[in-house]
Amino acid sequence: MFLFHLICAEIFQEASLWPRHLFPPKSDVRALGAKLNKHFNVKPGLGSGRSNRSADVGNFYVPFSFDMLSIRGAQEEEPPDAQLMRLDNMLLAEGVSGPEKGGGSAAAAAAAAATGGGAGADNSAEHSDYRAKLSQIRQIYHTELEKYEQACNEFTTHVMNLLREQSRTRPISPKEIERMVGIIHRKFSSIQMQLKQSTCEAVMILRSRFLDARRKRRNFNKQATEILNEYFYSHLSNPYPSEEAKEELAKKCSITVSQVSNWFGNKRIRYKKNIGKFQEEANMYAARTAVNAANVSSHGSQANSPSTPNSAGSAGSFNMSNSGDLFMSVQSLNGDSGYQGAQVGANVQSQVDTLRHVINQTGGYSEGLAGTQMYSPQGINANGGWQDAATPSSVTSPTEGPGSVHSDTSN
DNA sequence: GCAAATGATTGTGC
DNA sequence: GCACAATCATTTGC
Repeated sequence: MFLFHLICAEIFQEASLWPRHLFPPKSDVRALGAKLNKHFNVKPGLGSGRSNRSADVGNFYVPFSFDMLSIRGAQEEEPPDAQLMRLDNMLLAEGVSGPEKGGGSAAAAAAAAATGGGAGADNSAEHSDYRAKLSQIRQIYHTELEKYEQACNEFTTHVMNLLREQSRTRPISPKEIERMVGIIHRKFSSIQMQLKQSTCEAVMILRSRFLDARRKRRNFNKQATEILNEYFYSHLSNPYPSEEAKEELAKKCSITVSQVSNWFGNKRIRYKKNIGKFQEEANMYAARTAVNAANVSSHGSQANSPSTPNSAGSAGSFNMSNSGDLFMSVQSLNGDSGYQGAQVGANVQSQVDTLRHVINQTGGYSEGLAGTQMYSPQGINANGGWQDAATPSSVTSPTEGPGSVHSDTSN
């Protein structure tokens, strides 16, 4: 029996010796629980209340609840055969067990879906990386499986020999031999199950790398950033684009609506946290907007009607002029409203002068400038929130017409 | 190599 | 469901 324990200990140890490099850092897989559970139709209610959370399990980092795979849990709830069948099915579906099929159809589909199918070369590069890693897992799995099967056979033979030797000194019934063999096989099959479970975990964690969008983060191109910034700074009093505006921005920037939302979320919070740092950027975009406004004024009579720039109907032209917020920026630059973070240098002051000049050229805007007195600097009120944000539909910018639409109104 | 910038995610509150 | 705040992971600039 000592030998048995020795072998078992060794086998168990080996079972936990999966190469760590196949596993992402713990933090990487934190978010994957829900996604993967969803993928495998695992209901969130399974197991404990925190079953969706990640956890350390022995030497492994398990990114989400493996209630559906858990040997301990499963043995109590359902026969091991069913559990083993599930594991087998999963490994088959992922292309780990069964015939090799170029990374596994399901896995390949997952990789394709995860990479968005957008970037061609990038996609295939990631795809091949995924396949290579999956192949590595597959190889390790088969090697280990073979090793365990061999160990099982060797150990069974060894025990049989021992029993045969013992049969010289005491009578041993065939039933006893059968029982011993059964025990050995059960033990080894549970080890096999652990191996399969570990393999499933490895595959899913590998897959998680492709499902985690953060790993594929790409900075937006300069043009997209410019467009977003232009909108942000020209709507500084209420930088909450409507759904229509978001869609328009997304289209213009070749990004998704949710990316636009993310961008504005990040921008708002980062701007608010460090207004001073963004002041220069704000000035630059204000100046640009002013120039655009001047261009518009020189090309059409609409320059005299500052009541429409922020309306949803003009979403297509948001990157042009927005006089309302521009006024606010100018006012901030002048320090009229005691803007705390604005340390306006001489160059900025000259910009202000230019802006004033430009604005005067657009005609009839001096009233609007006076009208911006109701805004706190840069649109942020004393509570740290955007003044307009709370009551967007009822509060109308002095330069905005009644038709103005903000995202908040859609709520 | 490091710090800053940046896009994405998560948890929380409304 | 949205916004905010905190945080993570990656990219970028030095």
